[in-house]
Order: sequence, then structure tokens, then C-alpha cells
Amino acid sequence: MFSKATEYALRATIFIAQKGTEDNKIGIGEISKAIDSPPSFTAKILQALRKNNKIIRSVSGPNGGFYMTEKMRKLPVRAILEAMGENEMLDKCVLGLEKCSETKPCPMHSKYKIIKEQLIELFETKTIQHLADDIKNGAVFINNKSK
Amino acid sequence: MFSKATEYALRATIFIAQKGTEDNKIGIGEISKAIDSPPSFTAKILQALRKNNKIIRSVSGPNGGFYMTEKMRKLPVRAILEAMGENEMLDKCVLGLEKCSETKPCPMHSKYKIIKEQLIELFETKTIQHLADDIKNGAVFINNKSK
DNA sequence: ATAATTAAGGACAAATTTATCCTTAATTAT
DNA sequence: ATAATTAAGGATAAATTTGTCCTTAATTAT
Ligand code: FES
Ligand code: FES
Repeated sequence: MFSKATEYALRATIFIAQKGTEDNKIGIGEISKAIDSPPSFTAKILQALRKNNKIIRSVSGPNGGFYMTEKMRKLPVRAILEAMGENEMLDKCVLGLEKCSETKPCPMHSKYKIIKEQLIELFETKTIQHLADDIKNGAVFINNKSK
Repeated sequence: MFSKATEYALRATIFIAQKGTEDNKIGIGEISKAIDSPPSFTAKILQALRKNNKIIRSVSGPNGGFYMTEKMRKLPVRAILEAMGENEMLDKCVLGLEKCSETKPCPMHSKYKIIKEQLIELFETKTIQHLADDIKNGAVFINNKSK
């Protein structure tokens, strides 16, 4: 559904929301271990989420790392998708027509549209905070690596 | 949602179902023009759909080209997705966990699962024939290129 | 001030996906 | 038989995505 980069962005952000505060910042090492992602690549992605999109914060130096403010935690999942350029995906024709449109739709459009709307609603109503809380509550996971 | 290759596969197959019969085969030139796809790449894809997956048929030589039998037209969209290796996509965790599972789910799982099931049902119940018929009936299109 | 720690940033490498081109094989028409 | 037409198949190229590594900058502790 999403690119690797977006998957890492989502998992990392959820993990930071769960563990990172201004006075307990999380390093890239801990993050990439927790979410099972390549550290350098993940660092690149977090850099972008910080710089261009203000979805997370970071500080360099000892005890530095990543964290989120309350406000940032309340962002919907969709904010991360937008930051990662997956917005197009949520607006794309399932058969790859140039444009998903009501006036010149593909033969999957009428049925697919209904499902796509549910996806969008899910991504717009779920916040990072919700997801982080679910993990704290214990029934769900941010990593299910077998070994 | 799907790769370019899969999008071309779907559109090409729908177009062949709509126009190609044993005594009116469609050439790769006409197909790629109709669905707005790169001819050589499309040819590769159709080759595979023919050879490994028996979703379409073809013959070389003058008046050669691609076509489908009645039986082939009745295949669900999912058959093409399977042939194109997109099966994994329909079984994948939306956050990219190693495995989408009920026992160690990600925090999006419970809500996402419901939507994913609708997608799967759509792909399993819609047949190529249905989609081709919709185009014949005139309200939908296999190409909406602007220029 | 100096050393230690951690993210930022840039350059580069590997892998995958998308795409093209050319030769061969199959089929048909003359 | 020969020529013409069309898909099959292989080699290769271009583009994109994924990933690594190294140096620099920022921050903190001594
Ligand atoms: S036109 Fe294809 S999904 Fe809307
Ligand atoms: S575990 Fe993530 S979608 Fe099922």
C-alpha cells in the first residue's frame, strides 16, 4: 500500500509519540531497533519529517534525539502520509488512469470509490496519539519480527 | 495502490476482453494505444500473462495478436493481481510489519482489516467480463488521457 | 576549552521497477 | 518457397526507491 519510506515514517513517528518527550528524547538507534528499520535510512526520513513538515522535533548532542509535543501527537495519520508524498495514492485511479474522476471514471471507480473514502476517513480520524496509546495499552505492536 | 506493471496488466486485459476474440485478435500496438501504455513494456507483461498464467492467449503472424476465451473473461480481477505478484499487497500490514496477523497486530490493524476485506471481496467478485461490459455500455473508460 | 555524543547533510551504492531495442520464431498470404 | 506480419525472448538502459557511509554541526558534560 505505502512505500517502505512511508512505513518507516509511520512506525517511527508512532514510536516517538509513545516514548519521546522533551526531557526524554529518543535516539535513532533506539528507534530503528524498536521498529526494525535501517538506521541511516530512517534517519533521513525523520530529518525530512522534522525539517519540512514539523511533525517531529529533534536536538543534537548528548541526550539529544527525537520527540513530539502534545500538539504534534494529535496530528492525524494523514499528516504523515502527506509529508511522505503519499497524498497522490489516496487520490489515484486504481487502474492507473491519468486522473480518478467522476466524469471519466474507470470501470472500477464506482465500487472502489466507496472503499477509498473509508481509507481516507480512517487516516484522517486516527491520530498518532491514538496509535501510540494502543501500543501502551498492550494489545498491539509496532514490530512483530519473527526472530 | 498497484505497480505500473499491474495497472497496465489490468487495463490491457480489460481491453482485450472487450475487443479481442479468436477471429479478431488485437495487436500490441492497438492495445497500448488504447490504454495509453508503453508498447514494449506492455508486450512483456502480456507475454507473462499468457505464458505463466493463462489469462490471455496470443498467436504470432499476420492477423495475429491477443484475445481471450469466454472462460478467461470470467476470471476475477484477483486472478490478474495474483499473476502480477500483487497478492502480497492484499495480505500486507499497512504499517509494514513483517506479517499482518491477528495475534501480533499493528495499531491500525483492527480498523484497516475491515477495509482490506472489502477490497479483497471487490477483486474476487468483479470479473474481467464485468469491467469490459461496463466500457461497452459507455459510461466508463479505460483511458482518460487529457491531450 | 576540550572531549564526547548525537542529529544533519551530502555523496554515493545497491536493488528494484520501468522501459526500450533488437533478433528470433511463428504464422499467414502470395 | 518467399515475403510480410506479428508476438516471443533476451539484452540492456533509464529511472526510482532503498540503503550506506562519512563528514559537519550542534549540544552537553568535564
Ligand atoms: S477513475 Fe479509476 S478509481 Fe476513479
Ligand atoms: S498487522 Fe498491520 S494491518 Fe494487520
